[in-house]
Amino acid sequence: MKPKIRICIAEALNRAHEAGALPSSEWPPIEVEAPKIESHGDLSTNIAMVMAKIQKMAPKKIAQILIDHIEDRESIIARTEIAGPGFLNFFIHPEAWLPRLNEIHETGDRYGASEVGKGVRYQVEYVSSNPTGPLHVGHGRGAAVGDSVANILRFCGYDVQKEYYINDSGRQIRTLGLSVMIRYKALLGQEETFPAECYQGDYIIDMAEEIREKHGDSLLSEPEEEAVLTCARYAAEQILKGIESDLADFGVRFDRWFSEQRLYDEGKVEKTLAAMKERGLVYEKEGALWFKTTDYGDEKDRVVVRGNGQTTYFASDIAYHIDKYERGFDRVIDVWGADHHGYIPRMRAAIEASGQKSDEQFHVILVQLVNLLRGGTPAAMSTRAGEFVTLKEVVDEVGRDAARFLFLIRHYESPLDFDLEVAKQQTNDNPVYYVQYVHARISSIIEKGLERGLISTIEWQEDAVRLLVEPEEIGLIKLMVRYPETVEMSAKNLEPHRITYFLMSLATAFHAYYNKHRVLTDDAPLLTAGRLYLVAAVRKVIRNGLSLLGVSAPEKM
RNA sequence: GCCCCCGUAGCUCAGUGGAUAGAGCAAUGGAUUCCUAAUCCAUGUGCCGCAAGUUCGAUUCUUGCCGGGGGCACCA
Repeated sequence: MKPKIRICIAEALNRAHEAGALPSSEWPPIEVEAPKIESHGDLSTNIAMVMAKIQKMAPKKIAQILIDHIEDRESIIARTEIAGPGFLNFFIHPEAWLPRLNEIHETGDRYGASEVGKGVRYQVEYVSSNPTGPLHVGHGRGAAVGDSVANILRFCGYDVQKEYYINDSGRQIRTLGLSVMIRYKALLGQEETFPAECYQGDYIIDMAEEIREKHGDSLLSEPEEEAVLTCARYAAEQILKGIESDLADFGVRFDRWFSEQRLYDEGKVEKTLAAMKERGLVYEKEGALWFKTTDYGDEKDRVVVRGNGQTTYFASDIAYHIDKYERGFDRVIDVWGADHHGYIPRMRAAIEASGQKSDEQFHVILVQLVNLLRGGTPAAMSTRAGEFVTLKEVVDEVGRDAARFLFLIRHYESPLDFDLEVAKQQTNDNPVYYVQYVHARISSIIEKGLERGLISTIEWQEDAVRLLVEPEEIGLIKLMVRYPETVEMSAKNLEPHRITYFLMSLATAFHAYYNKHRVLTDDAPLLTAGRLYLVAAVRKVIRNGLSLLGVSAPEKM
């Protein structure tokens, strides 16, 4: 509908100019939007105000000239008005919305999909938690956001890869090995003090036990470093398996798991550093190798190789990101926790230095913290190592759908209160069920309609659909017509919560309709067929939106 | 001190230059012999943190200030 009006306006502009009514043939992009207030019409444009200066005319006069030159070939416009400081409002014939229903049915799962991203390769990297412990709730939010953003981009025609970067190298992994080793020794009677920097969780002890079962006490006779390495490898592998399975239970599946260790094994980190040296991007100071990130806007230079010869994580991160672009991705999205924001300038510097346009080709989504609550009071989230609520616990308690939906209910830059009690509630308070309930309700109505033999198939019937005249019915269609642009905005801004909000408002509109009007009526078969066609469309849009969020659409609840 | 995010109704938050700023929760009262009450309807609340600037027009963009959170290692 919006494009049709836009074309009408464009044509009117041309016609008016040719007729000499408008002096200038220059005009800004024509913006058409749905006003917030119903009395302002179905669609509105500010073009008259925006053009006032160029045309050297009063906005209201321009608006009138436009109205005089509009040709409504399809007869979709019921009336127009000039309002406020110069808005041009369009009121659409209610029946002009009806063909949109057909479009929704025809496109179905692809309704709202587009080709705007065609030919552009995106990589979305998210979660990427170190395999040193299980995922916690914060990772869950990052997973939901990253996964949904990737889904939405894919839906908009982008070629998208979902990737998890495994930090399976470096100091943290060694610390992990050491933690397990110490627990292992303790199991064999060699008590040692457990260092504060080691991982405290019980899962470390469990793995030490597994190693003891597997290796007996043989590790004690091995050289310390080798034994620690064995522990580290085993532990990291087990933890990673756990992470993978927790994510699978959460509905998140990656296209690729990328190992940091492999970057080292394949010499890519070394190669990157050599190239940087050659290009004079780095210098030595106090025994360490520094990358001149300040040349690219960072506030201080950063170490890539420490005095002891070890590379920093930054070094491998640079190699990793270069590798991403070498793999042919046009744009790279990293989903990070908000506490990593200080890392952005140096990463941007590295990307800029490697020849990419970091502002266009690199985007970081900083996801804010999750405040885990239980009945309004903070649920155990001690910062003490080893005490945290895991993603698995949350998913087991409230379910995957509720967790995913609620993680996507806020803008990712807004801190999120996640109340376990609310998430479990099967009431109005819980927006997940509110939306899913629409799907279940409609499924039930359709099933009943088929059972009673009121319809045999759901299909476009001109005379049936024409009976959809209630304001709530036209309102539902108008709302659904806005879904594609919601998806588009969601993709453009990388903001999944727009879908969430859309679904909630569509659900509200449907529930209200349902309570006011009956879909199935035995004595009005044609009206029943029309209404079934309408609600079936609603069901498709709900299912479509939920799938972008990674939430299921149940037939029964 | 520097950097990032936030500041909108009692609470939690939508609203990326438009008209009279919205929703949920909480509160009160109502609705179901009938397609799923996990639902709906009614009742009201605002110095959009403050102040300048840009603009025909600012909750939205810029700058400064105030308040809250987070980050500022040869840590990850």
